[in-house]
Amino acid sequence: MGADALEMIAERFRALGEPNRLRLLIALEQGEQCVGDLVNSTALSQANVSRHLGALVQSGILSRRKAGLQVFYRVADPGIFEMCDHVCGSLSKRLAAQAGVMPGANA
Amino acid sequence: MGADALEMIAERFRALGEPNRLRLLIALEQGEQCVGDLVNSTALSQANVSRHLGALVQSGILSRRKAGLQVFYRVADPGIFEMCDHVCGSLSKRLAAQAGVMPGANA
DNA sequence: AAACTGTATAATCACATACTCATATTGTCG
DNA sequence: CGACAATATGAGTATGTGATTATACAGTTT
Repeated sequence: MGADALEMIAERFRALGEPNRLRLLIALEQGEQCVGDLVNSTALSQANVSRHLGALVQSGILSRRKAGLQVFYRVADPGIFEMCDHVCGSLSKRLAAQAGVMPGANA
Repeated sequence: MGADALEMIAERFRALGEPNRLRLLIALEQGEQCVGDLVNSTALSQANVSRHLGALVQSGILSRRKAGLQVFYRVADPGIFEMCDHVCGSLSKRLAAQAGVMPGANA
């Protein structure tokens, strides 16, 4: 596998490897939102939100749409949510195993 | 969604967000290998391989087994490969779209 | 025990990244 | 045009991360 390909894959994972960016993505799962809305719902600074959104656009996860003064962001690659679910599944299995419990059993 | 949960998810993504770690994982996809083998097949320094392997164990992706002088690592969560495939799919779609081509069509 | 092999770790450096504050940019409205 | 509103960006700082080198540690062999 080529080094460039590996770097691109890693970059995509890194884009998802930040809790505040995940927060923004989850907020955008319900649909397009402008920066101000996201600032309100996440309690992050405007500058910070703008930077994270920029990073997510650059990595191809979000797309932008300007409407007057506002800029609306939307999820361009909904597949990321399947990835998040996948990770959640792995983590809960791991936590269950760590606790010495069979996942799915409750007795 | 809880802050701790988000942090755990992000941490898992971050573990995959490094090309050399992906190299190690791909090498381990074929089966258990010891550190020395991985050093040879990846051309990374021994210290570097050891650190990356340690990080992957800590994040629950790999597991360790000591056998005499050697330490064997194996993939503990094979689901990561589905995630990599998922990312590859997203990326190739994006690249195709960027090139102005419908993915799957070649004329 | 001493020499040796395989792996982990400490110290260090270079570099990336997340955040904040202030300011620039872009578009609207009076 | 001037005042204002929404977003982006530059500078600066703090923290995190990947790599290297040297060394410690664990286990083997003689």
